[in-house]
Amino acid sequence: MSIKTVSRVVNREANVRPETRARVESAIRDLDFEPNPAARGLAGRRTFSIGLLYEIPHEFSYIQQLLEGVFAVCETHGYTLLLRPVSEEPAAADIVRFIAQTRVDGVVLTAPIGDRREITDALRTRNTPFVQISPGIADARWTSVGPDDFAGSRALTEHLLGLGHRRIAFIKGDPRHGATEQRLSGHTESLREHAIGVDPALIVPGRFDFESGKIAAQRLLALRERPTAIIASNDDMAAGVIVAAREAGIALPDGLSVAGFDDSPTALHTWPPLTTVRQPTADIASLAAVLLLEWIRGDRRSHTRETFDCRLIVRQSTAALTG
Amino acid sequence: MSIKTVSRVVNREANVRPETRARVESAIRDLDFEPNPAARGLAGRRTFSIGLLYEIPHEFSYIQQLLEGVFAVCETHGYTLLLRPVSEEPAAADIVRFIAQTRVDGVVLTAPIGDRREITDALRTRNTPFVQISPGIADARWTSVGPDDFAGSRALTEHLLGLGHRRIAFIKGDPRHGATEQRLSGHTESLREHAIGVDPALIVPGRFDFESGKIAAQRLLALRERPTAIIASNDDMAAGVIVAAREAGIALPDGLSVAGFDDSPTALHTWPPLTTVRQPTADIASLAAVLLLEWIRGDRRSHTRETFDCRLIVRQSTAALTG
DNA sequence: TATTAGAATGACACCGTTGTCAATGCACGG
DNA sequence: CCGTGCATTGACAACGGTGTCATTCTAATA
Repeated sequence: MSIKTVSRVVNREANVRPETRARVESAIRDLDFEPNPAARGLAGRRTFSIGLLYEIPHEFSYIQQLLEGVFAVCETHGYTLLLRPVSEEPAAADIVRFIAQTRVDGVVLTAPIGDRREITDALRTRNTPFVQISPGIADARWTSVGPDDFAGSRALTEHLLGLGHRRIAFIKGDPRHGATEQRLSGHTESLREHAIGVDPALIVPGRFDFESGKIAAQRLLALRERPTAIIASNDDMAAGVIVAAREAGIALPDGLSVAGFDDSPTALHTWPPLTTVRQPTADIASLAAVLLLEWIRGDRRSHTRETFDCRLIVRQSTAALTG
Repeated sequence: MSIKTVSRVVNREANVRPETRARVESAIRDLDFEPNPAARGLAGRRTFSIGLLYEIPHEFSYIQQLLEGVFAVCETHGYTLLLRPVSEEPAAADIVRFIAQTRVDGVVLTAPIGDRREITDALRTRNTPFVQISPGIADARWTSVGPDDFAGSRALTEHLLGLGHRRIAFIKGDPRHGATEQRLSGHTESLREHAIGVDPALIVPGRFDFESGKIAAQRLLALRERPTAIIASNDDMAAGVIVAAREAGIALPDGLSVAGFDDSPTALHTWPPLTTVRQPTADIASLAAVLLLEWIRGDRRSHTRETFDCRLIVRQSTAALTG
């Protein structure tokens, strides 16, 4: 029984007699044998590990779900996951260095990292497999997976219009995220379909965090003609809107409807609980990981852009327009 | 210039002439040389990586902060961090397998994993370095780092007593966490110091999550003699208390004072924002990582139990008792 | 100046796998 | 029964560093 045969069994290679395979497997179990990843990596020029890059600060419940999805796939395929928080707007060189140091076989780029041309160029030059999560504009030269932000956002606006709202404000997200523009377009498109003019004063910037949502809401609530509903581009900002409304003494949801996006835990922790749009983050991450591994193993030779549907979740933070 | 000399420079070994060192370093820079971790690991029988084990589900903002602290230390010391979510009450064998598979040089055990005797025994048997974060009872046979939950909790109760509250309810955390008992003792100790009897009806179980806090609060608010203040053992549960109070139509904070623990982001996202106790989670994690690395490198031969002070953060969710 | 301890460097085996290629086994057709 | 071709297995050299020990320098000491 040569070492090489054990290697074949461990790597599920073909051309091993079933009986031999069984014998090796039972020996592996008896001896609690675990192949040494360092030796495998050294000899095979791969590490069986992938990296998950994300910008800090970031709504962490989102990262947690991504982690969950990617981790599950890694586990079933025997890969190790390296989490890599990077600073905001990391230099391409930082990312290249991370890959050079850890020798990961590939990386998952979370938004907005994968939207930076210099970064995708650097990875492509180095020939490092990667997939992009929630891309701005999908590029056919690499694989990306994301939610249908446009449709999700449109459904949300549709919901508010159905409740009778006409002055609907919109708080945008971090402009560096592709989702930001898509969510905005979904909103304006819906308004357009209903022949409602887009009032520029009702579209204000945000950065996806609680504080920016609160500030944006304060600004909106100070308008002479106040909106009757506010859509925030994510739940954290919506929580900020709620606090701003409370501070202004506005009753919710009767005095103001508020909606978020993502269906993060926050959505249930506010009062009233948030109407929001759920994106299947863990599923998105799992598929991204699967596609990345296929690419790494050479089982796949063409790129794709996968999109997941979102789902409107109606809770008590939105109500029919009164008066 | 032999390979071995480069190795010495990379590993900062002694007995290399400064001039030689400089020459090697400049060559390393010129060539963008990055030592191959697999080869280093194979030859040196170590991986320069550590694992961070945590139970899922878990308040993620807490893990995020731990991650931040451990990661920073890893980065400055050239170590890689492997995140390892494990199921609730993982078997010791699962953890041993993780270590056997990844060959991490050591692990950080977050509460309540490190309180399980079978797990610490398994690690000690295998001779795997580890540190425990937020231990229940500190054991001198290994290193642990945590906040002073007892004092923090006492300060919180002190604060409420100072506001005139006498019927103060307490929602306990997950019984498997050491912090749970310590926070409770801090509370009862404070009551005792003020010669206030501990009403068993005012001490109810929880599990550290939003939902359990909400349920506990519903139970407390249904009491004939309702508490005037509720302390939740963490912020997520406090957020649940707030929602339960709102559903019951109770005005906050005048009708009920609410306090949390941890000063997580949630504490600022509720309305009113939560009075809470801040524990320096990232600092705790950093120190844990530092101590672990010292142990791994053999720079340390005795164990220690390090405790960090907590700080009372007073916000608007607690108010003087009226009427 | 010769001696010598310790500093600085290098030679070489080895870490535990995988890739390559050769050797062997086996089933089947002629 | 032998030759042929594929399935199966093994031998052996990498992979890129580190540990060990031998060798060469260097400078202080006698």
